[in-house]
Amino acid sequence: MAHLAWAPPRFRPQRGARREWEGDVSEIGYRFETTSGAGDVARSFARLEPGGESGVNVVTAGRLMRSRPQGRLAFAELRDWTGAIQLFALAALTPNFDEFCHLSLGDWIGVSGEVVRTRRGELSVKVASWELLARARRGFGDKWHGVSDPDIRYRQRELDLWANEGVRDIFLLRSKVLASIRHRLSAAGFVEVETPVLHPIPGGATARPFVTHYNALHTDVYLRIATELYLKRCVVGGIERVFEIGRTFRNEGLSPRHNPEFTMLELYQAYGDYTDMMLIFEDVVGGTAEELFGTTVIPYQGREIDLTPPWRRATLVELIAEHAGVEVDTSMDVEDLRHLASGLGVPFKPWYGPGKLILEIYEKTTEAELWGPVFVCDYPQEVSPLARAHRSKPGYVERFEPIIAGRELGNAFSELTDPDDQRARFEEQERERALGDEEAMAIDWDYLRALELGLPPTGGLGLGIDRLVMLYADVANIREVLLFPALRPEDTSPGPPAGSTRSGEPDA
RNA sequence: GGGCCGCUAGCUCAUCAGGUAGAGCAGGGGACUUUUAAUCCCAAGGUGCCGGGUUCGAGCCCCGGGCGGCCCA
Repeated sequence: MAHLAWAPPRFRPQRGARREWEGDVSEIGYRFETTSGAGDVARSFARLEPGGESGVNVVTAGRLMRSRPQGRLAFAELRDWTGAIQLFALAALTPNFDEFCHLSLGDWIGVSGEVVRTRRGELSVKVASWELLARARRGFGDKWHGVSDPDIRYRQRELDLWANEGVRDIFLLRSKVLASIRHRLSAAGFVEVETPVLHPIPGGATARPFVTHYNALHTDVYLRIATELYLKRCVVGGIERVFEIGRTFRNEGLSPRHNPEFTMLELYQAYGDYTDMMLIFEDVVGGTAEELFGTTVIPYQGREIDLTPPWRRATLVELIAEHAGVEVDTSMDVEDLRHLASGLGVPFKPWYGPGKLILEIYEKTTEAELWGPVFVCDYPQEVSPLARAHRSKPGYVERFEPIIAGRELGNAFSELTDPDDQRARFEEQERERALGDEEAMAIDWDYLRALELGLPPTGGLGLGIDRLVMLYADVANIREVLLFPALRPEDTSPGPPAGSTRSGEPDA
């Protein structure tokens, strides 16, 4: 249901109205100092026996997520980022006991009291004092089912984070994944940099960009579709091992696997080639799994993925032969390849050359079948305008994509370093653009000028962080790993949030 | 972009050959001295996503639109 976020103009103040706090809102303090997190308390007193009193006083805070007032006693659950702890209040001990019993689920409070364990064995803070830190004027969904409507979950993630078990764990995991990758790369001598998000020419990938306008320069600029070209310019500049973890934007549709803005790691290593990039994938993906889960074998959607290095290496044409049962090669006649594609039910556009046809055949027949992990190596040169020609296979480049669970996790190659060759590739792209390929690249003269200054042999890779987190978190939808995924606007004339009306609102 | 499905109280869900909507939880009032989705009593809460149409009568049938989900491109 889509319309609860913005209830007015027909908002009825009585609906869902809650008891107002007896005191004045101005009584809510400006800060509250705690001694422990709620979950930390629960963990550090795990050994206290039922009915036991620890003699230790703690101060903690969080949201009241359950409440069981029971006459002259009351039990409640206080939750914060670290976990949850039961609160145990007594009319005889707890000040403002009636008000405590009338707190609503979701209210923020700070409490202090002794850590005890109740007769029934629940570790608790016996509330000796407490104060209201914020009122929750809106509900938190069903106590048992939470909020399951994906529309509400994604639009009001702040609610989802409280109402649904496991959601915050995914984002905690995401944070740990990023930290692990950073320290791994740092340990290997890589320097993290930040390159421009606004590009005069969108480059480094084949994708349609978002366009925006730079008022001061009276010119349109593009949100980056890759960080690649700037990062290689960093290598030209002598930052021999460089990486960036950054948001990238591609102007394409939404799907369970695509969000228009996503996070990508790109990395470049001077003096290396694509085989070095394979080692980095194995280290980053396998090593991070080992660090987070203590194992390189992880479950995914009911199956297992074994991330233990080394991963299988196979060429694109080998895998097509395995899965589609056809032999293809970039030296084949276009007509023959079109025939093969048609026979396999693979659609194609008239401007596709042999390389693009082979790639399409691979993507439609083979990629989804690869559980992996497997490095799919040696792509047709035609579809890889930034990769260096294969040292021994004409028509191919030294490029691979690591495939896990039927999806590409990234992309890597021995970088094209020769400015003349690069210029020729760009010009080829321009021809394809003229033929109707809206994703084809434009010539980037700044980049060519950089190459003329000299780029040593370099290996580079890109890795989709969102997809990696999806693997680790065992979720199938990219929205589960994005705090605020892209959604269509739900209302063209938004009113104020319900309940946000000011002092005049008769709320009880 | 195409196909299928969904949208009913704040949340999770019911209801029916088309006859004017109901429960649990949350929220309000009350009872209760060791609870664990506490329990019990009372009262309140609805533009049935939006807009048209058919009909004596539409939440339900038809058309258009919106948002979401899944699949395909």
